Amino acid sequence: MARTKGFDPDAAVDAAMELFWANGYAGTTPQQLVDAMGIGRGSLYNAFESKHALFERALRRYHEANTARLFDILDGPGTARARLRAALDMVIAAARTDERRRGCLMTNTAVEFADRDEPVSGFVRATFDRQEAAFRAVVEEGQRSGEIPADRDAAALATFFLTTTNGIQVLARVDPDPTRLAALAETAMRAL
Amino acid sequence: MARTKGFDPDAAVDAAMELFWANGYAGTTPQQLVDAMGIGRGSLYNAFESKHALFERALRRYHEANTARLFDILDGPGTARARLRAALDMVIAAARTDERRRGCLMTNTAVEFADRDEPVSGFVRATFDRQEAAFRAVVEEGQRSGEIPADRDAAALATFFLTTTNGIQVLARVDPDPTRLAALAETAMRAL
DNA sequence: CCAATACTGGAACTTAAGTTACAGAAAGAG
DNA sequence: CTCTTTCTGTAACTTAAGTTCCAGTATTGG
Repeated sequence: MARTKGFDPDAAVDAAMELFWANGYAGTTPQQLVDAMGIGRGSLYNAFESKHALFERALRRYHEANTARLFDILDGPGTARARLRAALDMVIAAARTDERRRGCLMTNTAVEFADRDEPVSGFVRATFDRQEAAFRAVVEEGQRSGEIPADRDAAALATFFLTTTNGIQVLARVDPDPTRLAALAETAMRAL
Repeated sequence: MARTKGFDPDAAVDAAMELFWANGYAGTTPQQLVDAMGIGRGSLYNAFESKHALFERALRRYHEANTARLFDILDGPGTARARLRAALDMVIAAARTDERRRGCLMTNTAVEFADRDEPVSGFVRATFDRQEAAFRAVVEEGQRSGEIPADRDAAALATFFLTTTNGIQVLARVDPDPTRLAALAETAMRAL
């Protein structure tokens, strides 16, 4: 009935995501996108509405592929403390092995867009809120099980974990060799 | 001998700084700069080499005017713990009252430039290093005075404070009303 | 007051970003 | 096979970013 696409849209979005991740939204040009995605300009705008729409898809894709890992750990098995620690370790390990210094697309987008694009920053905010909620759930679980003192402010601890992970991503972006992050998880866990 | 400038270069840099702070480097156009600085394009490029050179000046200006406040607190009077706490409180208060969601130019620049401009990211990295060193000096002072247990890893704590402040700035950029930051200082201080 | 110098606003230029248009190719329904 | 539809690459378009040019203007040392 009609010609089929000659490329895999998902793979193309992945390639776009990689570019946005490393260079930011404004720092990525249609030319770069076309080159990295291996398609023509026509296909680009035919399959995806615009650069902005593509970015939103890339952001969602990032959320599924990368941010999800945090939820997997937090909502997974193990003691509350072990999970919180594992979450920090995961973020730190990713930052330390990211030789391209991409940091985290969510964090990068939060900083780049701020209040200048409600759909985008709204999505980032929602993601942060969910992360915070996940941290909080684990903290409260730890308090019920006695792993974490009951008089701690669970909400504050959740915010604390959220800011810590975001802070790590900032450092990952400027530090060519963020070895200093190694001992950070240990330190942050003491706030519990 | 020659005509004098019809505007105050420092005030102009301040205006430019404000724009870069809120919108980022790529997100700021010569037109916006000219409008905000209240000068013509000719004067812009006559007084400052280029948009990039202007940005570097704005960044240094920011460093003097804003980042310096952190050093003032950390290198100032008071017990070690009180100074660390005051530093966090200052950053949090600034984030909470920043209704324009500018966050921190240093943090924003770290994320926007990453490894794509060595002079700029080098400056940011140097600033972060100095901040970390300042935090560390206070921590070690606290350890000598007995305020902070001697077996704590001072370097890790310094990195911890650095990432915490950067994480706060990220949140300040997306959250219209970062009330949740209020209880954060209390929590972070427990890591000591 | 004159000359020399450096400022000023605005026009003009170059390049590219982001998008659209289009002619042609290919794939499936029938 | 053919018709319809959607894909594809490329050319072309519009807008503006970033910069340069320039004719004119103001300041100051002498």
